[in-house]
Amino acid sequence: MSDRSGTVEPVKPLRADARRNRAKVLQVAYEVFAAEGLGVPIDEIARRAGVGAGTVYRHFPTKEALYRAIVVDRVEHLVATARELAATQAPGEAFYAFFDLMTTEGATDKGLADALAGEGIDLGDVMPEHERAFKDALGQLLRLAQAAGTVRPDVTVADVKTLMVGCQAMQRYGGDAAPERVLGVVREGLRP
Amino acid sequence: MSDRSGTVEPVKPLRADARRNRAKVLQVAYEVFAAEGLGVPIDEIARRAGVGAGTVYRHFPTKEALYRAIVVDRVEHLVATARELAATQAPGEAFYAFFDLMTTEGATDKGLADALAGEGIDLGDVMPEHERAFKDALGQLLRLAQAAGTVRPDVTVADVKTLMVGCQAMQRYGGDAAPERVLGVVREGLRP
DNA sequence: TACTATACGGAACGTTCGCTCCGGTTAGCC
DNA sequence: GGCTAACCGGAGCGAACGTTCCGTATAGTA
Repeated sequence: MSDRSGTVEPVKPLRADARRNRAKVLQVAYEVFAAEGLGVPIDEIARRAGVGAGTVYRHFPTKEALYRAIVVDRVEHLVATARELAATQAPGEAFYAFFDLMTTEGATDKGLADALAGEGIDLGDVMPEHERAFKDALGQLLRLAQAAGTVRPDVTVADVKTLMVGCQAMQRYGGDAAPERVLGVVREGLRP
Repeated sequence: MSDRSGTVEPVKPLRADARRNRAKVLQVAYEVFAAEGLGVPIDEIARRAGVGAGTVYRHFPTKEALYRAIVVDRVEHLVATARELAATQAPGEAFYAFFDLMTTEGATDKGLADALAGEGIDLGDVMPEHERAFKDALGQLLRLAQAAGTVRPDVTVADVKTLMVGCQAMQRYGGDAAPERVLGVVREGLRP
């Protein structure tokens, strides 16, 4: 329960080809599920990844296990990015850089999130400790920005997360709206 | 192509029990799909509506036809509400009343929209003329509000629609964020 | 190079689900 | 009340999909 992936197995190191295949499947599944929904068959994922169905099931014993692995992978990536921004950029800028990144590049993640939500799967309790890590990283960015005076002091981490989710939806289903103007409204609202 | 439901059939008037069953199925399907996703079997919808599967398929020849009918039904309801508000309330207030209604009560619709989006179904081109009717009604509210000076003049109908979609997502997946504060940010950004 | 544990591919199985079909029932009308 | 067309329920069919199994291939090692 204490290792990074949330599983307990004693981590036998994978063979080189196995590691390659696992990563390929994870990436392909992420893209396909986000773009076309969770209805895509495992056989199809396997085909596009250039492996057999058995290989997919060896790495991810169930289709839901594959969903989870994808989400965990994405969240870890986002947390790493947030930490890097916090360490690299000026406090006032790091927050908005992450905000922009989440709302633009994150539209693909939104596709996956919608697919999961549409299936009745709640992200929050699929991976509680990763949720916490994300909130911690975001909280750090937020606190720095509030201390620097670039974000109004009364908003909480939960508020910001919620706003980002909303902005992702705007980006993804925006239609012919002007993204700058729409996002501008929200960002303006966050200033003190 | 010119009748309200978007189908061409020469409108034979339904028998009383048929009309009852159709309405019941539509309502049950709306609630169930929005709450549990599109994966729920037709047999289950039929069971909860208290009819046989054959009855569902007589009214909606395909599962996708059922999706469409639900969406059309909802949009017609929203358009009617928008028109009523425009005729009833003060111009400056009608817009925000509709905005609130869409972002709070509309969370259920968001569940359905997510399910459809998660399945790769684009609402925009499922029902183009209803999309247009919605935009017209919303446009009327917006124009009145802008003329009354309660909404900044540079936002378009598409912008507002996008913002509402985002706010619905915030409501639905807000977690422990404070709804008033989060929505307040967006509404504040809409003021001149 | 030879040996073995590990991983691979894809055929096959059981289940689920969309959809059809038909014998029975009921609403609308005289 | 009796007649007919419209409608109903639910068993059953075929296809699709998640998952398993096993004979074959290959990475790692001496």
